[in-house]
Formats: sequence, structure tokens, C-alpha cells
Amino acid sequence: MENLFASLKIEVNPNLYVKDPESSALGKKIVGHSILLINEIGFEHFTFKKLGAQIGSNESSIYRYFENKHKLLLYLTSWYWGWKEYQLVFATANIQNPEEKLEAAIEVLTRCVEKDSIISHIDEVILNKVVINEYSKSYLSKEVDKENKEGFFAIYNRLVVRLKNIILSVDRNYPFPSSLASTILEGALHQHFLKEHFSSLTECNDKIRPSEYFIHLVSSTLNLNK
Amino acid sequence: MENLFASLKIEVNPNLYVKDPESSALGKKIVGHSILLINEIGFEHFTFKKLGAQIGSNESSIYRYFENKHKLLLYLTSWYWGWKEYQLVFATANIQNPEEKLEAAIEVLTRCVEKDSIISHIDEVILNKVVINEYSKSYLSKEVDKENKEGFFAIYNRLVVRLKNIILSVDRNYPFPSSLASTILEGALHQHFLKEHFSSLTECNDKIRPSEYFIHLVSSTLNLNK
DNA sequence: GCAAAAATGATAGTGTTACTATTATATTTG
DNA sequence: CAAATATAATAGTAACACTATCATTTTTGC
Repeated sequence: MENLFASLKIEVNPNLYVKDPESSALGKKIVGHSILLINEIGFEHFTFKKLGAQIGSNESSIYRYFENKHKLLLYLTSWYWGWKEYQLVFATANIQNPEEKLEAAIEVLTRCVEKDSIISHIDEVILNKVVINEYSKSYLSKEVDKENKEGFFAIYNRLVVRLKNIILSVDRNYPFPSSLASTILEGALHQHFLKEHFSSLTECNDKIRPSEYFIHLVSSTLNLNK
Repeated sequence: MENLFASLKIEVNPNLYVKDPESSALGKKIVGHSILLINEIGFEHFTFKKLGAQIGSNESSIYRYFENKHKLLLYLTSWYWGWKEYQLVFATANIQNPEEKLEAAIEVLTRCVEKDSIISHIDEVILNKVVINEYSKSYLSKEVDKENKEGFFAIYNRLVVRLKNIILSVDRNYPFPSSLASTILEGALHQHFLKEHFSSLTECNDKIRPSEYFIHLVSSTLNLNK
């Protein structure tokens, strides 16, 4: 599986970048270090000037890859969800039983990223943290409808639909499959955030993982064909 | 009930403002119109200068009430959650049956605000929209731990605990009461957002309300004492 | 190996934001 | 009515979010 991922390129919407950052060493450096810097100082304090300073490169060069930091965030989060989508597909590919498949799907989508693949220039563990802290900011804007039409959230949308379909395969009559799927994806990020910053608002911690909570929630909500 | 709310002042953390905006006409104007302007142009594009222009007042005068727009957002959202807390307490006060109480609680906390009280300078319908679009931004920051220690999220935290306790009164053995409570509050905002901007990711719409989804979800998850 | 093309770096400049400070004017209050 | 307080007006600063131009380095095709 590791080898498979090594040769895999995650395709994000080309309109998110001016020049494909995968196409050059500098581009990869921009992407890789932007994740580290956003994680370090937060998206609000992150600027292209600071990123340039960190990678020993010029602000103006970064603008040749990304129009602005908002587009960069959309790129990073799209890449993350594309990566998650691959994990979902691989992890559930050979499971025939719908309930098992759903459980595996929830496990993959709600767990915390723990191993850095080291294969690419992207540190997925740190990117996961960035997504937890910053993903909402990418769509909570006045430009969301325009950007959604342009397909900037296409991968995430597709992921919700995939999960919805797995839910439906378990319980064809469940009346809220899309809402449940979106609640799981968004709620998982939220529970991870709460366990770091508002520990009294969640049971999740070092021992109890968000996955357990969501698997319990979904199993009891759906009518299982047992 | 309307009359009760009329004489009620919602107490937000005094460290969120420099001068209490409730103490003057200008202060109320700042709060009331900031809600309208944030709703109109979004928090990112909102500035004290623009707000000053809208209310025919000076930027510098607004700084005498709020340190910066982040603190103003914390003030507005705290007010909103305080207002929701009152609604929760009143709506559930005389219900003895735990299941009924929980259903009423979820109804109050997840429904969309539809009637403007008109009593105060605050338009709760618009404030509800602002909270849906902007609340996450108030805590998804590098300063969250410091600000949480200062009690800037105290009302919201308290609200989650209230809901958690109602959940526990229905099912004393449910293992994730806090996570479920936080999922309901946060998830409700999210579902309202989705129905406006990502309608394919939710079943909620004009006819199916998020409340129905959450009541269904919670009822099936908890072991009801029936 | 070299010329042309492409990529990157350096510098400068613009309008906006997010303030702070100061002073002037209006309003309230004792 | 004077003193206190609140508000307005103006100016100024540093950072941000870019755009434009030109110089330099690196890559590539022959």
C-alpha cells in the first residue's frame, strides 16, 4: 500500500494554483513549508512574506504559484481530502459486508493521522492538524457559492457522497444519509479540536478516540441488517 | 414570555469590551449595525472604518467600545449563546419527562431563528445568520487556549454542559454525552450552513428542518426509558 | 557549449488594514 | 453654567496584500 501511494498524484482543481506546485522543487517547498508555518503560527498570522523568509525564497516567487493565501489553503485542504479519499477507497475496497465497510470507512475518515508517509514533501500528520484548525475558514466566506461552482470543494463533496452511499448500503431507508455523512466528516474535525482545546466538551481523549464515538453513534442510528 | 425577555440583560464577559456597549446609544448602534454589516459583507471584509461610515460615526469612537473586531465577534456570539441559553431554560423549565425535555432542548438549540424580537437593538434573525457563518472563526485561532482561560467562551461551554446533563437524564449510561451535546450544537450550525450553500450534502431544506434530523439521531442513539 | 527561454530573486510602489495618539467639538451632569 | 465625559476629526505608523519591473540564475534545445 505504501508503494501504491508513492506513485500517486492527488489531482486538485488546477484553478487553485497559477503554476502547478508539483512541477518544481520550489513549488513543493512552498507547499511543504506552508503546512508547517500555518501549523506553527496559524492561518491568520501566515503571510507569503513570512513563508518566503522561512524557505529562503522571495515573496514574489510564491505569488507565481498561488494567487493568495486563501487559494493556497484551498489547495492544501483539497489535497488532504483527496488523500483521505484514496485511503477510504483502499480501506473499503475488499469488504463485502456493508456494516463492516461502513465501520472501516468511519474509522479511516475520523481517525487522527499518526504516521507520516515521508514519501512526499507533505507531512500528513501536520497537514491533518492544519485541516482541523483551518478547514472551516476555507468555506465560511462570502465567496463560497462562487468557489463551489468553480469546483474548489469538489473532492470534499465527493467524499461526503461516498460516505452517504456506504450509509445507504447499510440502511436503504435511513432518512438523513447526507446529513449523517456530513456530520461525521465535519464532526470528526470538531471532536479532534475539542479534545485539544475544550476537553470538558467531549469524552474523546488519549484513550477514547473520536472514531469510537462516531461508530457507536452511527451503528445505533441505522437499522442494521443483522 | 416576550415581556420577560424584554427586561432581560444578557451578561457577557466584561473583558470582551472596553466600554459596555449597552450603556449608551452609540454602543447599541455599534452592536446592532455590526451584526447587519457582518451579515452583509462577511467578517473578513468587515472593518471598524466601514462600520463607522454606516452608522455615521467615527472609527476611533468604535475603538472605545471594542479593542478589535475579533473581540466584537466574541461579544456578539457570546450574546447569542446567552440568549439561546435563556430560551433553553425557559423552554424546558416545566417539563418533567426527560425525553420530552431533551426533545424540547434540541428543538430550541437547533432550530433556525425566525422571529425578530424587535424589543432590543439586536436583530436575532440576522445574528443567527452571523453565528452560522462566523462562530467557528472565533475559536479556530492560536489564541483559543488563552481566551478560553479568560472565560471568553464560558457561555457556550455552559450551554454544552446543560445539554449534556439533559442527555444524561434520559440515559445515565450513555458513554458520550458531552461529545453528543457538542455535536448537536456545532452540527446544527453546520447543517444550516450546508442547506444554504451545499444543498447536496444534507437532507435539510425548507421542509426538513435540522431539528428533525438531530431529534431522530439522538432518540435512536440513547436508550430511552420507555 | 552556447544561446534562448524560463524560473527565480530583488526592489519598489500602491492602497488597505489595524490600529495609536492627539486635539477639537459636542453632550451630559452636578 | 462649569466641569466632566463622550464623541469626532485628523494624522500617523507598521504590517499586509498585493502588482510591476528589472536583474540574475537555471534549465533546455540545438
